Amino acid sequence: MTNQKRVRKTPEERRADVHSAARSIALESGLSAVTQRAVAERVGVAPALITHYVSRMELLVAEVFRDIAQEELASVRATVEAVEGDEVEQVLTLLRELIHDFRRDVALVWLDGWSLSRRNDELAGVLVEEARAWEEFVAGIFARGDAAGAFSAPEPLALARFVVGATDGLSAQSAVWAGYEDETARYVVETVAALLRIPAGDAPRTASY
Amino acid sequence: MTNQKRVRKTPEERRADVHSAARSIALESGLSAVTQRAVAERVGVAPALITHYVSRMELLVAEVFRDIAQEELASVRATVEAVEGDEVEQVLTLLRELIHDFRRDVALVWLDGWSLSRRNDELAGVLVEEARAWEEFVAGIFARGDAAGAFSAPEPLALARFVVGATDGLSAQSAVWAGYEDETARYVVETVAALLRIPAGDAPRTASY
DNA sequence: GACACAATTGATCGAATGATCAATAAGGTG
DNA sequence: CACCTTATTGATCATTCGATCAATTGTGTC
Repeated sequence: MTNQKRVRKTPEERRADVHSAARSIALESGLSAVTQRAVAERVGVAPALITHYVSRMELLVAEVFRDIAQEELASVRATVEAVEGDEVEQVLTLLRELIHDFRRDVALVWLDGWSLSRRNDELAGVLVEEARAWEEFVAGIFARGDAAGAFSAPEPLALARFVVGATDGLSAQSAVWAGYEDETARYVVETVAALLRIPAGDAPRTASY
Repeated sequence: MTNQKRVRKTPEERRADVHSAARSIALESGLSAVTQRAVAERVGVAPALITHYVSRMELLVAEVFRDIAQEELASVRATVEAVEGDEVEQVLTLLRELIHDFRRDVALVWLDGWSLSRRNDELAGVLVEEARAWEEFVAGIFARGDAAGAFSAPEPLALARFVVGATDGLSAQSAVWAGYEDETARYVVETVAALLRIPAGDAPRTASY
């Protein structure tokens, strides 16, 4: 990086470079590692260029968090919605995604987000938005399954908050140290199945986790 | 604080002052606010005196976290163990403590701890120790209740990890924004009661939450 | 191929952090 | 009440952070 030939890109390209670099830094080393100089170095560019495009670093951090959170939600949403018709199977797919291993880096980003949001107002706002989006997505699944009679979810939003909050805690836990992942996954499925009063006929499916 | 008369205390007293100030700063403004100058100002002393007693600030942060975590665990332990004989009631008391409102500041400290532990090895070590202590405490309650036949907990440690992880996530959630606390508390009790197969005769008690 | 626009850089500032050390003075001891 | 140990301080340094701005230079355009 010491003496690169200076290349000139369009603002759109450069902006994309900056966001991409910031995103990967956040996933690798945490949100607090998304610093002007770190991003500049990864892009291969002078530090001043970063603030030239971003105005305030706090905003970049908030946007990076939004990118990561939305990308994750979109991915889980796509996976879940690919399961059509069978609402019970949709819930099981959702739970599998929620506690899956590869959520590790994302879970750490959420952890950083919670912690940093106390000192970064924009981040705090984005965090609330994204958490709400997650809750509404999960609540929608519950509400549709309830309407279809596949299970019972009279309070879909409250239950969604419970499931999201609890699984967040569990992924954060397993992101930091390993052990008991299988038992935890089993408890999650068993718990949610009971809360949804999933009929006994579907028990074999839930028991397979 | 500009021009206090210089007072000279014994190392033990001063050390206690420093720890106490650092503890209250952590509870009020987070672990990352526990800085050399902030602690010095609260104690009413020159910044140099802090490092004179602590050697490295990272260590002070780790010790403060340990203090707070141990104090909280001791408090909950005392409350739970005050309920003698009735194991079901012990579990209900535990759950009430785990999701109680005043855990808010402590929950934020845990959040900071998780986030900071990536860059502070001592803190990471303390964090793991304290989390293990929590899990063992909860597992002990489950194991004793199982042995007494009050409920069924064949995997007390795995279940303890599940309960602690999930309630951590839920307190973190409610520490950042409000809403649905009552429903959440109800779901927690309902969930754990089902997982422990608490006999139907105790349902009225669990339903009151 | 020269020119002008603007993307990019180097230099530099101010604030906040942890850390060190010689100098100072508080207060117990004789 | 003087003295001596050592708790305490003031000054200072090295880092790291975000931010600013005049100077530079790449590149599309004419």
